[in-house]
Amino acid sequence: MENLNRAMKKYAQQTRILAAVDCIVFGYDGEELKLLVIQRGFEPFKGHWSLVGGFIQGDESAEDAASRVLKKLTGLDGVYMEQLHTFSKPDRDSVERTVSISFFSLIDIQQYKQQISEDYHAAWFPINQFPDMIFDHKEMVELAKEKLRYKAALHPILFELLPAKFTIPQLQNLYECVYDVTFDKGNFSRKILSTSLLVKQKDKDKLNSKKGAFYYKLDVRKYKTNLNAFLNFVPNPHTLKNSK
Amino acid sequence: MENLNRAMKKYAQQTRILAAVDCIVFGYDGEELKLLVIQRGFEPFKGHWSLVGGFIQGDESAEDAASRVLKKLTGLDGVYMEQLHTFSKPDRDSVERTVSISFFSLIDIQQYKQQISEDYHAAWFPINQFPDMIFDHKEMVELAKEKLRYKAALHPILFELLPAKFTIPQLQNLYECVYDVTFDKGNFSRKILSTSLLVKQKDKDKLNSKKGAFYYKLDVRKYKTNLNAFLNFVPNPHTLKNSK
DNA sequence: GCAAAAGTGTTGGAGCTACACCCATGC
DNA sequence: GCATGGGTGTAGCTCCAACACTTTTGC
Repeated sequence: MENLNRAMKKYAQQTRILAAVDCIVFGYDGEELKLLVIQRGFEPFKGHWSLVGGFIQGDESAEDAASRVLKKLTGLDGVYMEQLHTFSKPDRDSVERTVSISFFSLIDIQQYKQQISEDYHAAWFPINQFPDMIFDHKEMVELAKEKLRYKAALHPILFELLPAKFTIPQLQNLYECVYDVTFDKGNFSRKILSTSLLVKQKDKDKLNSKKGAFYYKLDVRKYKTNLNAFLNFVPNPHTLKNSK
Repeated sequence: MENLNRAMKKYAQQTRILAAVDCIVFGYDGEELKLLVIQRGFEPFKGHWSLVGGFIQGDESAEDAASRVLKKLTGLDGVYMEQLHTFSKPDRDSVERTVSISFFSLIDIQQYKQQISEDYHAAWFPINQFPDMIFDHKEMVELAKEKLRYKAALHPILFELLPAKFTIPQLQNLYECVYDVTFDKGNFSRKILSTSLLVKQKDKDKLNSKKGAFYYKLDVRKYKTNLNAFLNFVPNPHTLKNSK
């Protein structure tokens, strides 16, 4: 009992701190890779740009909180989301000591843009030209960009940025945006199709070319079981001739 | 001012929670991969097995806290450490709501074992036969094992588990432990040496064979700049004949 | 000398880059 | 019919798994 009391005192002495979540939301509109940021509508730092975030409530995990915050902003359930890193420097939040658990998400801008609430003053910025943001949010974005490139080189996650039906040239353009390189179209197509993750559709996209490119859909079953399979989409840069 | 007050009230309403760190410490003794666990010497859960952990103090980041805790236990500075994942389910800690930021570390057991404080009742367990632990520590270990395999397949981090001078066959045995496979010695040696990360020494290790194997040391400069270079030590399992 | 482990040589095949070429279509 | 982008064919190269072989030593 004596011991238990001492232990409880030790617990009691610890500082409790605020726990937040911040989401780095990447989107693709068929043209370029973008980042979703909001303009804070409340004090402190009203009017400043910020990542989508919020505090963890008593009955939810960080993952729950991130989903809740993202749903509130975009109206979306089931968005691709992954824990990125926890930021915990004592002075990272100038209002009060706060630990932030960051997440990154991937969404198709076309599909969802009308649902994004106006109240949040949300805006999409090109991934290389986003505004200054509060606290360490810029650092979060840079880390998320790195992680996205790293992960997408090994796992087929970029499909999350595309509509359900897409063409190989569209997919190629997305990869080229993410890695800022150009690929040989023939080799790219073969490499992607060799994964057997795509199912060819009967119809073609005729908007982007005269000949038209066949649509493909993800084989969702295979996709889910292969998320952890190594791929090798991005060769070592020094073996490439056609880097941008 | 009105707005600012409202904002401050919003901050004030949030729950502050305990923030802990837990370290998954992997070690290698030349024979097999092991996990460092401690037996709690205090209530609550006195006598139960647990990962090395502690609470984040007011003036330190999670990284600082993990280093501090690790140093207190092992006497070591500068141990390889990397943030793993943040565990935050509301009920994960049965004493009080606590968020835990987990880290994984790699150390050479031979080099450091005498320094590990007896007070903590620390013990090394084979990586596949560790005892039941409190809270979600088992889940943490499983995730760390996965991450170790994943990361070591692409980056030269396993050197952190070896002494400064080691032989290629020793390194091979380590890789075979981590991945539970066997490699062809000739191919393994060529692959490792092709990275140019190793510097051949003049002396040999004669304990493990009659002929003796040359010692090598890490080229520390190259190692540091190449940590992020992709390697490819572990081929796709289905292309291998000699899986265990 | 011979057993045992370190280390080298070599071969065949898989996969991939680069590039030439063919295809389908709108204008 | 010709420009445009989608898609196929293929030569040559690099890499690498497999395994035969040589080297070095202790007993």
